[in-house]
Amino acid sequence: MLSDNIKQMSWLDSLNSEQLLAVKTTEGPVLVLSGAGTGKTRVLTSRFAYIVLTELAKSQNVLAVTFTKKATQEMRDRILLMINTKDEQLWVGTFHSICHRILRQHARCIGLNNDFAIYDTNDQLRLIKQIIKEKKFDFKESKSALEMIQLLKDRNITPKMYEEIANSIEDIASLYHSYQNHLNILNACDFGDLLLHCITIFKNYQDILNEYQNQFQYILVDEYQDTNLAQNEWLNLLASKHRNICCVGDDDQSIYSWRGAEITNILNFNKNYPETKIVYLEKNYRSTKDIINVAADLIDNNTQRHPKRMQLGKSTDEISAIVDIYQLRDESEEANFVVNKIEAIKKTTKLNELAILVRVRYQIYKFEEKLKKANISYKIFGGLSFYDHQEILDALAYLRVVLNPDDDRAFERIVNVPSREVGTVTMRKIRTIAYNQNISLVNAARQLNKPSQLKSLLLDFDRWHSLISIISNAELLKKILGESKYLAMWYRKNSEERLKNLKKLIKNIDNSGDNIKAFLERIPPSMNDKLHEIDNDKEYLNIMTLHGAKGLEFDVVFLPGWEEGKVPLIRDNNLEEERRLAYVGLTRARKKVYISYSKYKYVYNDYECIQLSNQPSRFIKELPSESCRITRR
DNA sequence: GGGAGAGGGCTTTTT
DNA sequence: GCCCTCTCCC
Repeated sequence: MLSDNIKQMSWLDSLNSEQLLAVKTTEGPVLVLSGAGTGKTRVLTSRFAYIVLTELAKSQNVLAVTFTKKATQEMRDRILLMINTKDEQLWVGTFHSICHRILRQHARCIGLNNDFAIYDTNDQLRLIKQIIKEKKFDFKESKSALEMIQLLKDRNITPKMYEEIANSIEDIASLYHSYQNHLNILNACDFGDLLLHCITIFKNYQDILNEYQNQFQYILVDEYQDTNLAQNEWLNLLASKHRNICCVGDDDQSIYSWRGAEITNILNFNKNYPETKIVYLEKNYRSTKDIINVAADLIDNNTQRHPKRMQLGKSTDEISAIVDIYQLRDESEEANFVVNKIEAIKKTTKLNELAILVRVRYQIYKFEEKLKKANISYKIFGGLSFYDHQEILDALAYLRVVLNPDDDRAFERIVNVPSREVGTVTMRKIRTIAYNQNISLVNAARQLNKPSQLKSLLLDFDRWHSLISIISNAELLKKILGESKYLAMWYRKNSEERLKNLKKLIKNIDNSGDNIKAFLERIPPSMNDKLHEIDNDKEYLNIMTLHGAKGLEFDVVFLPGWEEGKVPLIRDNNLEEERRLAYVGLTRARKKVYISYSKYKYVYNDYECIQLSNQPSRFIKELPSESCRITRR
């Protein structure tokens, strides 16, 4: 059995010696410092599979934690392939989902019922506003009040603890206190609570802590540099028995301090666990020589880091291109320059392999304008989670099915929303007909006589379809949502928030000026609903923030706006984190980087438009001259 | 009081 | 570009 398993591990052969060391050093605390493009994910999944296949532990005795659902999904899929099972019970998940799973078992320990609700940001904000009003607190900014409470939770500080360390008459302490009371009364918790409650249970119930400590003989942590104090405490509690904790991360890519991430977790890990073995993954298999050289020199200016240096991992016969830095007149010229370059490059490289990475979201606007003019399709990532909402996805599904009756996925989504007596039995019938005759679900449904509500929905589809481009898009959507009784469903449920969002969607569609098809295509991809898979064959230029680009890679990367004040963004003076952000941007590129900045900016005062000079980013001076070239226009 | 429209200000985002 | 706030009008 064991020898069979070892044969299965042929993927070990493809790892380099450092990666192999990171995989095979299973006992005791291990810190894997994994630079950009050094095969971090491979090490993590290989290590999980190695532990299971060498029978050091059963798969349910290994815990792997990540930050995003996407990372979890990727990791889980790869691990399942490697250990060749379909075990759905793996303990691979986000910090929040694992805590959630634990909390559902033991909610009563902290005074919640097992069916407690989880508040999202909207719910939180609504509650905060309500409390501020109720208690007549003097907070203008409910949002920043919520952010402060969240940061306290990230630091593992309960209302009680905060009242002790802060001035007790301080309003935020009092607000935090009543916010938490309200949550408890509502049988609810927020995202931060998932962790805090879990920690509280671990601390107050030794038997429960023991149970999980015994279960998780091996712990793997992804993106360790992004953990906050609460997450670190949670990990320490779980790992303190077996001490087989392996944290993988890159201190040079720690860019989420404003979200509570503590770079000191990764910097001090080996001090907290003195027996730690550190493995350095420094061979970068992503980028060319010059890009690596530029990025490594830049990040070397930081003082708060584990000393190390990223190295070229690829064979050297690959042609390396210098990092090009361009000075343009102003923002508009800069956007023109980037778009012109893209037009030239797209003749030889797929648009999907190009990316514009900005520091702040409003930089995107200038590029959009020029890209539209040049007729280059682009996709803006991240930002709004608006399109993740259930009601928005439903509404869009209605639009999709009306536009294109063959859209089976959209049809499945809304055929019984609101309820039209189309349950699993009817759907099974429809699917069978569709499958046998190789037709779409809508066409299959037409062959049924019952239920009558379905029949009338199908007639509605036809009627709405005939109205496309006769009435405005907004009118059409309004009509569809009204006549399908979809709006009525939410009215009945008294869901103001959802109705508000639907209104916003109608407004968006109204302002877009697109035809419906174009509108639907412009909708950003979503993790809940894999809309982007539909257009997988279509080519888009990628546009996103530097934060949003972490973990991704492209052939060619544009880094605009490298001016003092923007890159680095001057606000709370966290210069080293800004440098890390620039480093993240540079290391996204496989083949070529274009940095650009503008010489002038325009500022409006009450009467006129004033021209001011920009200073080029101080980071540009920190780049090695042998690997880059500055061009002034 | 609330809905609509205009204008100013703007980190960064996941669960 | 978007969001929030302010104002105006019903």
